[in-house]
Amino acid sequence: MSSDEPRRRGAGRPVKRVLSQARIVAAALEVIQAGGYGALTMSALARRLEVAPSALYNHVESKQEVLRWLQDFVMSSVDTSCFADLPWDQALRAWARSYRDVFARHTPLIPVIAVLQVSGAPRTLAMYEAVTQGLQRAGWPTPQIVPAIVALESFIYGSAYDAVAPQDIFDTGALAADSPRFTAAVELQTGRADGRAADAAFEAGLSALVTGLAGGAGLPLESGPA
Amino acid sequence: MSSDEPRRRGAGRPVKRVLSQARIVAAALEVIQAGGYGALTMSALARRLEVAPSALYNHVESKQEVLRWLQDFVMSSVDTSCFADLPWDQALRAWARSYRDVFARHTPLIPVIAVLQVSGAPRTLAMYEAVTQGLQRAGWPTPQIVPAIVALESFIYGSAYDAVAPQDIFDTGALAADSPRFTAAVELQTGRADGRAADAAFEAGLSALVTGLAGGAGLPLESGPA
DNA sequence: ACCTGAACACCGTTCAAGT
DNA sequence: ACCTGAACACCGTTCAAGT
Repeated sequence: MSSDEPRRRGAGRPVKRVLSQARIVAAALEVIQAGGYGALTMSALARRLEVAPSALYNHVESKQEVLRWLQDFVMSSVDTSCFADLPWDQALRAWARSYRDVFARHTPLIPVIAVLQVSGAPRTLAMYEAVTQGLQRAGWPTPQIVPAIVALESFIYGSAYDAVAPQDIFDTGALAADSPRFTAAVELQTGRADGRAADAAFEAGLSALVTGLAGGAGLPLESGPA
Repeated sequence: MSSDEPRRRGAGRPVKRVLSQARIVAAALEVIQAGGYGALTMSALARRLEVAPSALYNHVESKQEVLRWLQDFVMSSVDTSCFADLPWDQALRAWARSYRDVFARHTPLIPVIAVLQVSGAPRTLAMYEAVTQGLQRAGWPTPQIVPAIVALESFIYGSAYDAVAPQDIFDTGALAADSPRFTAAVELQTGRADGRAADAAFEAGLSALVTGLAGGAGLPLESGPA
């Protein structure tokens, strides 16, 4: 993640800069870290790499490709080690929480994933492989695994958006009189002092999905309902 | 949806054009219809309204506001009549399917919803009110309703992306050897001649969520598992 | 009150010219 | 093989000047 380049041993001049995929992704993450996704422009990226914007195009097809690389890199920080440590249903929950938390910090990548070919995303693929292995080891029938992953992912992406939404989204304001039932239901929610409403909805949905998908796969839960 | 304006009765000259929210939304939908969301620029919108781009800013704060208006308009085509006709669990499924199908055609609006204040979105609010009423009438405890809606919505938004993703997203290609288990699981899926894999995952997840959320709310299903 | 045309400060991307 | 600088074809938005 450092932006200075070491000199090659014994060489009299600086090593030629090679804009590898790894360096470009690292620079992109620094730009995002400093200014958010709005700050991630090809110019800003080039500046961080101390290069002219046009030079980037010798190493990258398009900004979209940078986003695809970012997506795959970010995916590698989703935790799959839980499948080695925990009963499968707890592991699935832990994986889903980690997955949501990671992409809540990278929501602009979510539309990228939706179109991303896994054949170009080795880390993403490694994650799928780990989850598949975890579920197979737990006795899940293979034909149910992909639909289960897809359903969980859909829920996770939507929940990642929800996690970063303003808390007062459901304030009905001047329209409260037109939606008395919903307004009352929302007020019950905002009264909760514990944690955020988004987290409660995520946990409720996650439990429902894990239980329901396992039931559809003909499996009892290993550690009972949460 | 027509773009020509009637003359006011008895008036000697054309009615002054008023760029109402309704006309702007209609024009935006025409632009999207013709060229997709990539074609929706302020210039294109102005052209469709036969006005200079700068004129739009007398009626709209920003392009983001246009998107918010669009979002609310599009939301009104989500079906909630099912709550009047069907047992609540079937109604919830029918609503969710309609919701997903609508936003699969409008995925660029999904990030807009995530930040949209319902107080400025009357049709969206009306939808929430209808769902709330439907669930209350079925005996759902009020405190469970908002989390259930949020969880279902998260799943629906993610599934909308999934519904428009290329079918071969999971082709592992040259990386197949690195992910043998997942590759095999995906092949079982693509072998299915019936419908699209995204639909199977959506239905599996939807059943799991409806069943699980109802269970969490202490309710049995009205019409048995699907 | 609402329009136009010019201008501004950006974008991503291309390409000839260099080394 | 890879860089630079200039240029291109856009964006969304602002604003003085009009009616």
